[in-house]
Amino acid sequence: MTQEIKRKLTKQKLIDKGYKLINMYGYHAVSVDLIIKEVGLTKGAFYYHFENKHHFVSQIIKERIEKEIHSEFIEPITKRGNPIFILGDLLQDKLINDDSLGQNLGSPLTNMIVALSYEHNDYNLKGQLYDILDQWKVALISLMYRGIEDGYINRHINTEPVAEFIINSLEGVRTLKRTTNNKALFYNYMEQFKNYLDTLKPQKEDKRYYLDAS
Amino acid sequence: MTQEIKRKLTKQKLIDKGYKLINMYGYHAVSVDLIIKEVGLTKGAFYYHFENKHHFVSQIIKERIEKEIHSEFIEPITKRGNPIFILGDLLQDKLINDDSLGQNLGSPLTNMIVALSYEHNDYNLKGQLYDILDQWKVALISLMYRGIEDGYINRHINTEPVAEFIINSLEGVRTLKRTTNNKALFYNYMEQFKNYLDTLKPQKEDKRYYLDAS
DNA sequence: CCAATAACGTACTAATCAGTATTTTAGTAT
DNA sequence: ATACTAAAATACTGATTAGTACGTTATTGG
Repeated sequence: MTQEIKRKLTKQKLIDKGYKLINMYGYHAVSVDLIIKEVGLTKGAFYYHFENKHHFVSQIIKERIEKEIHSEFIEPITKRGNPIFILGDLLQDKLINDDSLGQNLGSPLTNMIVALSYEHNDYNLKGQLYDILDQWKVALISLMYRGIEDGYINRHINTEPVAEFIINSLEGVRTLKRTTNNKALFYNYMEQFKNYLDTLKPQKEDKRYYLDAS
Repeated sequence: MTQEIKRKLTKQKLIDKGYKLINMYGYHAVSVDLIIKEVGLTKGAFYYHFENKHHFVSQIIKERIEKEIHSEFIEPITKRGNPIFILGDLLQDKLINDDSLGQNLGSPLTNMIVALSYEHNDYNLKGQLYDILDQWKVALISLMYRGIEDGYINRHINTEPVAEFIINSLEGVRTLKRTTNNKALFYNYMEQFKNYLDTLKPQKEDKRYYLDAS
């Protein structure tokens, strides 16, 4: 039992450190030697837990990036309510209120996509990343449908383009944040993002089916 | 004179091939050896024209990426007219009508930002990339101001956040296009992008200063 | 035509890379 | 305690990396 805990701890330490370094400097710029040096382990440990470097980054995507997208961007929108408020509050929380490190490191998902989407490997890394995007998209589409049902969202919107647009713009601003540490980029984004969300509201003619038109 | 032409041609061949390879696979994944092999030259040629690899990519940014942004996204919006139509037509042209190669390679600018923004070097690569974004932003802001003057754009918009949002969303969708060759991503983006642009139109109350309210 | 030099080609280096073979240590089960 | 095995350390390999030193060729100005 002690052994199993220590094993998982070692593996997790490698994944965590690898994730940090690769997210900052990129997959090809971070060597296995650097990772094990930073963790204080050796090649033996690394290649005991992972078949090779591609398998390692595949695990990083699965254990860190996919779970982060789920906990930070999918789980919080898997509920009922006004999607315009839910999304506005969520991004406010992630971009403005969160002062943790990594605000200038872009989006880990996009970082991986740029580094790995044309990489030859045995682990379908590109497919892994695509699937994460797809799950995110599905969650947003579901949110929109619930919003339509509850009268918060215009019945005539195309949910898929809307979902994609939200993801595109968010991944875009996070990525371009890498060039500057000016937080105004996020503030300005929030302002326009909310303007965009307002385009999803029901038209006045539709709205009166649910609420009184102002 | 003949010598000067050949020299510039050689340098240009290295830059062009390097740009293609680096844009596809990334800066760290593309070696100098690969580039010279693809061009059919040698180390002597490469290091005659460039001090080192960082200087090389610095030249690529200056000679190719910056000029591409100017010719493709800045010059076309440096004119009078309705910004909503100008931008809509421009993106329609770049994302939908253009069937040239490289639609799945993302945005060269973003690709470089992801690969180089945390790279230690003597050429201020990060600053170079930031400046390109800034020039683009300035051009969009100018477009908006002209649009306001001519009554096409709401006087109360904040031009900087609008300009940034346009860049963010466009760079985002181009980057995520790397995960799929489904052109619908661009179609869907166009749809929502136009919806967003419509939020910039004058309010009815403002509009009547210039045109009759419908 | 002839030095001078520009524009490369060739051959190398030291460092680093991913990955492997083997040994050593630590923990487990009986 | 001992046999067994899991987990990690050590020491290595061949390939690749960016970069250099120097030789060769081609072009230029005089």
